[in-house]
Amino acid sequence: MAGKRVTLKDIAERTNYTINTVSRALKDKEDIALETRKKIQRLAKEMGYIENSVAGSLRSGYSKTIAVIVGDISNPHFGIIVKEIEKAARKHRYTIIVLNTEDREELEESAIRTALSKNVDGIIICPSQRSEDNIWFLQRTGVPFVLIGRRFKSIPEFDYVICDDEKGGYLATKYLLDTGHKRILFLNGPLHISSAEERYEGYKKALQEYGVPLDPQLVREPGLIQSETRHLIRSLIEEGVDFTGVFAFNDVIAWETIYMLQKLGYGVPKDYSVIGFDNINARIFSPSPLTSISNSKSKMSRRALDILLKKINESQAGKSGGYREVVDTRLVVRDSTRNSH
Amino acid sequence: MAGKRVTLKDIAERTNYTINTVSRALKDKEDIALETRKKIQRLAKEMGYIENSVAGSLRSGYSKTIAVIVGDISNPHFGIIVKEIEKAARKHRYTIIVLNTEDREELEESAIRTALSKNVDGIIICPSQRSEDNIWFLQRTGVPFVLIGRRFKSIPEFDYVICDDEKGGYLATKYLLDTGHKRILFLNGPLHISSAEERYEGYKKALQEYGVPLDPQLVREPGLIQSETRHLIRSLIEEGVDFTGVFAFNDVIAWETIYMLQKLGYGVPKDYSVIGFDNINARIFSPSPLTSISNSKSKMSRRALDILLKKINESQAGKSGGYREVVDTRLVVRDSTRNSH
DNA sequence: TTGTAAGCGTTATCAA
DNA sequence: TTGATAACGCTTACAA
Repeated sequence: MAGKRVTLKDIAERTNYTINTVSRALKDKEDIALETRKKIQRLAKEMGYIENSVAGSLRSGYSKTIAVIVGDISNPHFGIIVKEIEKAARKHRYTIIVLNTEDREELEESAIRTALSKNVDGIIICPSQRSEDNIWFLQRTGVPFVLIGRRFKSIPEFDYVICDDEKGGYLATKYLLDTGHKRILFLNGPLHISSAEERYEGYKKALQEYGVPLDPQLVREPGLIQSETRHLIRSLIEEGVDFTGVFAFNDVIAWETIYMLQKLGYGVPKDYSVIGFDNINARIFSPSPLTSISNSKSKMSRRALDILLKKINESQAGKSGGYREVVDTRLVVRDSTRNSH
Repeated sequence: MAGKRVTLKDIAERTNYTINTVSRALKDKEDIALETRKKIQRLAKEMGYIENSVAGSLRSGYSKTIAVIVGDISNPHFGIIVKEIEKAARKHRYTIIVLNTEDREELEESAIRTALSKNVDGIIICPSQRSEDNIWFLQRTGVPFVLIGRRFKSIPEFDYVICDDEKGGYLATKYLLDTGHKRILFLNGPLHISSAEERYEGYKKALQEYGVPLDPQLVREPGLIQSETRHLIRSLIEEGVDFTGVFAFNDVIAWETIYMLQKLGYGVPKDYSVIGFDNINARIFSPSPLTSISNSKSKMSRRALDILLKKINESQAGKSGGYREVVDTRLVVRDSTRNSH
């Protein structure tokens, strides 16, 4: 099949220019005569030339590629983020590599190594936060990166773009309290994740403001990748744990909660009010629309990319860093909650 | 920040071995003394060596990378497929690059070019099918590829893995007919996509079997990327178009349909029965579970990858091709349909 | 078991 | 405006 791939050399031989001239003509450089450029470009097209950017990047030192490293690409939240980053990157003629970590530390490390070994110009990563090690490692390499969605609050070296998780947690809890719920089950993500920890802060703050005591029994962590939400809800109900409101770490967990509550014969919002996080219904119009906390994924994605590109350019010059961005969150009320006053 | 990146040369200098020996030691080749290997590997780790696979692939001719090109990564269907391909690829120590086409022909072409320019060893692509050109172009390059989810039935050169779309369309329609629906709205994808066309065949076949005349008014194409499902449903209802069953091209469209029907005051499945396609509820347990056609995404993904790897290996040898795989579909009944007899 | 030499396809640099 | 040469970091082939 397929003859060997056409290279600059082939074009050079056919045109009697040098490889160098051909290279610059194809890059449309001004210092090559317009006519020469046209001629070479035409022939290149005719011969089916495809740039070998691998070879180019070996020489030039940059690849016009960035890596996007997330926990679970099949979670619509990350799906949307990846799509938005890709779209924004394309405008700047960057390509993205997507790597999945399943929020596992070893896979995260190997994802970072893979990205680096492919000479990416920068990395946008939603860190597993099982430890700081992988990110310190990344930091030491000097390759520009930006955290997205999670941060290390105490480490100023790690630039990030997150949403206002504490406010989100606060707004969700406050809304449930305002609508008459006192026993609010919080199905949180694992606490080593900053977003989980900060949403928890918001949860506690709201409870405190309303003088509702914190019941540790109502704070649970069903897991993000392999969710045990359904089992958890079932056993909570069977054990007769008392709650009427649910605040879930993300919409997927909220959906599962509603799914199981309905399966057990309860109505949402009739018997339980449920709030999610991520506002996926803004993109996917599903039945039984979910009350949720909206974090602008397109804004987060675009900001993360902008910052990354800035860091990439600055790092050629000299210093960089100090980017800390918190995108606003707000409550979007839909049909999974109701006023029980 | 960051000192310059460590290369084989640096390690060679520190150990007084040659670059070549270091290279082979790090690849753990048997022809290097075990002791030497250990010593070099230890030092490499100590010095923070990260392989430059770009340089390696330039020389070796393969990159251990495959490209996955899809229309919309934020659609959970593709999110799941990408995740499954990534997982399977990782086992074979392959990395994936993900590229979005938005089902647009120009973006598809540039996605293919980007993939090729990065020297991927192979491509798994869900073609936009706006024309055959891009795939013929890909074919001519000689780079191994496999279509996933869509096929060109009349072009035997293009290997594919799809699900049994016709059967899926047939099963969905038959089920609606069996449960008493005669007026079945088919919200299809655009007909230039093989899956849409073949599901339509199934739809027609079932109608025919049951002696129900085909009403063109009931066959619509709300669009896949920018879905106009909600507007469409609203206007159909307002125009008083008569139907009681809906078969949607995918679950996202089905969800939107139910969303809008409910918004207009109708019940699902009380007033309308709705069937989707993709069976996303097998992964995401959402409230109001959707009756859907199941196509095993993990099986499709794994088969596509297996075939691709086979083609990659065979293409080094000589011939390859002739892979045509149809994964079975089946009906999964949930709560969005009911027997109206 | 290790070393030497060449080369992958580009781009950078400097000379003409 | 174009050409000659070297170099990017690695792997291959072969020699020692």
